Parts: sequence; structure tokens; C-alpha cells
Amino acid sequence: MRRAENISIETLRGRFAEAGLRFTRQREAVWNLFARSRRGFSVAEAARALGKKRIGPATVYRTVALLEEMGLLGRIHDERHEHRFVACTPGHVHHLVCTNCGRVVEFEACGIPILERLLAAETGFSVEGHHLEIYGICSKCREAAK
Amino acid sequence: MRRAENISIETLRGRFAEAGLRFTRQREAVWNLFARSRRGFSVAEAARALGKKRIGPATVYRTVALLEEMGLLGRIHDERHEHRFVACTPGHVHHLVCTNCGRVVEFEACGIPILERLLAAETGFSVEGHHLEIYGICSKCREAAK
DNA sequence: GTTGTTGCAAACAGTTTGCACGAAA
DNA sequence: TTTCGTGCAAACTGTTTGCAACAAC
Repeated sequence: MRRAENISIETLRGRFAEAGLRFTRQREAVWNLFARSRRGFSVAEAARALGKKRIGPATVYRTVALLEEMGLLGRIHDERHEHRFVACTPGHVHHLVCTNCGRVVEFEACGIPILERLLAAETGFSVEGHHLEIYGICSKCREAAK
Repeated sequence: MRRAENISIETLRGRFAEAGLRFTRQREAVWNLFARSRRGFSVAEAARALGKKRIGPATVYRTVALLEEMGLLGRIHDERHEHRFVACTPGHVHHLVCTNCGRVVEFEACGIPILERLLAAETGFSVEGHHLEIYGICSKCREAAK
């Protein structure tokens, strides 16, 4: 397991510069919104929240797509199967999602590659990647239910 | 791994009867559409296809939700992250998805429960379930690309 | 005959697009 | 100054809801 540790604004600015992209107040605001949330947001929710700061929905949609491509936002699904995004540490991580409060914890899953090799051998697929999410109830929610 | 083997219409009728639900021509048509496809459909696609048979979109949405609850349709995500549904054998299965043609193969993943126990111990979550999809290129698509 | 289901139409929510203006570099 | 990025508004697509008519059982 890995403790989530979001990248700093300076690092983020650097990532944009490397990619030849501009670092605008809108992009910073979108990142901050996600970086400060343990639960993440659907893009529509984020667009509503950022609308108050005079950032248009189109910008939010474009920016979330950009951050996802850069590997800075990860995609999860909530209990209603809605797409949500959470800030995630770069690299290959998966998410453990609380189905009650929506809190998300990152983890690494080292067992999957073996399964992938087995499947490749048995099915003839050449495996390229995978998506794994685990659902449960976090300890705070279990305490609260008592 | 498990070879997909769809249930018969008679079995399906029985499942509906057990649940106190009616087995209508619309529900049969929705099931047939999915049962005959290796690729599955988004609900919108299914609604378009079934519209030609005078089945309204509302019915398709309601029926797909019903079949999913009954465990007869499984949810996957295509290369554009769009939700798609595929007929699946009852029980706990996962899907291997071809990112080129969309073909879906079911499999069982026996390694996950161990990971779940580890995560439960390390994070304090009580784990309830998981969702795993593996992506790759099927052998037919690899042949075709040569 | 009852009662669950359906089709329709309307309302809605989420998302994308084009383009003139504005602001990073 | 030069692009790239943004806001706005409009257009779409996907999805849900209410209700009268219909068809399983």
C-alpha cells in the first residue's frame, strides 16, 4: 500500500511546462479542487463547484480530460456507477472506495500481472492493461454506524 | 477461465417467474440482443437498435437495469470509458476486453480475495466486493493487423 | 379482472463544439 | 507579439419521469 501524497503546485507547473502547456488560474483551480478532496468528484459536480469562480463547464471538462491523460487524475466509479475522478499519485495505482462516504484510498496490486500472463496464454489476447477497484466500508463509517 | 454459455430462454422465463416479474416480448427482445453479441452494447445503442422493433428507450433502460440487478448483464467500459453491458453467466466473473474490436471474454480471478484480506487488514476497510477488467488485443485482431 | 409494463412525449442533465476575446509565455 | 486557452451560448446526446393504454398472469 502507498500513502497518497499529492504533488506540489510547483511540480505541477513544471509538468505543464514540460508538455508545452500553459499553467492558468483555471487549471490550477481545477487541480486544487480535486487535490483537496478525499472523495473526488464527477466532472459535472466539479463544473458546478467551479462555476462559482467563473470557470465555465467547457474548461472544466477539457481540464479534467487533460489531467487524466497526464496521469494526475484517476477514474473510479461510485455506488451508482457514476464516473468520478480523484487526484492520484503518478504511477500505477488502484483504488479502494468506501461505498458509504466515498472516501478513496490508493493501493498497489502486485498480483495482477501473473493473472494477465495466464489469461494471455489461455485466450490468445495480448494484454495491455487493467482496471481494478475494490469496494468496502471504511473504518470511520463502521464506527459511525455503531 | 470459463467458457461463456448463455442461459436458455426457458431458464430466463423461470428466473422472471421466481422474482414475480412478467416475461414480455420487450424483455425477451432486450435479452436476445445482448445474448447474441460478443461485444455488448451501451444502453443508448441498444435503445437505438430496439427502437426499430417499436420498443421505446424507457423500456430498454428499465430492462437493462433489471437484467443487471439479476446478474444476467455485466458492466464493462470500452476504450472511450463508455459503459457497456454484456450478457454474462451468473456468478462471479470478470471480463477481458479487446480494445480494438470490443470482443469480451469472461474469466474468473481467484487471486483477488487474498489481496482483499490484505487491504482490509492494512486500511481498516471491511471489503465488500470488487470490479476488475483486463484490456488487450484479441488474437483475431492481431492476425488482421499483420 | 388485476396489476405490472409499455410507449409516448416532455423535461432534464451532462457533455461537446465553434468562435471571438483574453491572457500566458 | 504570438499562440494557446477560456467563456459563452447553442446544440446534442443520453437518460428519466408521469401517465393513459395495454397485455401477462
